[in-house]
Amino acid sequence: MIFGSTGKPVVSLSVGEVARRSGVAVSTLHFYERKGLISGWRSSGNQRRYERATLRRIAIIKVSQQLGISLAEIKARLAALPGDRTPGKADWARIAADWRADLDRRIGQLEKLRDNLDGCIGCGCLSVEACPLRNPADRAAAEGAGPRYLEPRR
Amino acid sequence: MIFGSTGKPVVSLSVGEVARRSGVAVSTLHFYERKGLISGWRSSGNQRRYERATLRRIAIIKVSQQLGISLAEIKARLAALPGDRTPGKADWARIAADWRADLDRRIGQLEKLRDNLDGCIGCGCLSVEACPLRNPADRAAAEGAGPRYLEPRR
DNA sequence: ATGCGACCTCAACCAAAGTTGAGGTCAAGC
DNA sequence: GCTTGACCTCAACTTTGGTTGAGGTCGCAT
Repeated sequence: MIFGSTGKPVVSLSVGEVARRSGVAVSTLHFYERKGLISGWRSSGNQRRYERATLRRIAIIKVSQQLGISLAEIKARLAALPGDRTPGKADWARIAADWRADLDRRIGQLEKLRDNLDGCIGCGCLSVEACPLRNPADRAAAEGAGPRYLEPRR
Repeated sequence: MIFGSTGKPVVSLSVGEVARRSGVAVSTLHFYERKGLISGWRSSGNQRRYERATLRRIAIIKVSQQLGISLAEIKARLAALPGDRTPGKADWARIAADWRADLDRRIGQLEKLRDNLDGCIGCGCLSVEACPLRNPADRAAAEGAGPRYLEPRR
């Protein structure tokens, strides 16, 4: 499968190769393909063939999952990538910016949590009324709507 | 339900009150109770009654979930708390230390990821071979077992 | 004493993210 | 030309963390 400079597939990877190289199970690749997260073409014998760029996509998927992003959301973001060619600098920068923002947000959340926690350890946190890690809705119930201490669910 | 200084229940909260004050649904409280994450007693008419300490437990559960800890794991950690009385300073310190470690670990992971990402943005990440965000298994396949860049799954 | 909202149980359902298995095909080495 | 391992499809199953609904009770205010 080598077509040269027309820009079409030069390397092709079988599903097993992709699985081995990406560290995900073959069944997972089938699943991702069904979900439209990755795509490829078929060999004459109906076997899956992928471009090398697919490895990158999978890496992106895995990292995104680590950030707690759902596959649906990841799919939406990947839509910005070419898919048919290896993502270029611009494609990459676009998606990386989103990622970076998620990372920063998430790290910020956790740091805030940590600071609160440290405060709590110091104070012994015996007072349900005063604890900054306390459930948001409780004060809200007692004092009306106000700032949330912890978001409901990420 | 006020028994005074024997140390037994002084305040009692209905499931609805707990729900309102903790911000979780009643169905979720039933669920948590079934799972053994929280407990209480029953009124003469078979209605759930909870201590105030339960609010604290729920806050802990919610915060732990934000860290990506499963309910099973949370349950195990909560086993260290009294349950029958409001957790004291020592109980609290014990569990907070675990939490803090998780937080640090998780923040560290994300920061490492961010640094790698920044490196990638700089380099344009056009080289599949060189990208530090690359899938771990691929190099492993090419070069034998080595350090992992990204853990398989948290 | 009656009505209303809050509560009860139990079973079924949901979504996400896969995994497992049955039954069948492909291709590469001997 | 046959065996073996990798591949195919499709359906069913799994786990986690709940939600929804049916059918029935509690308890408080009027």
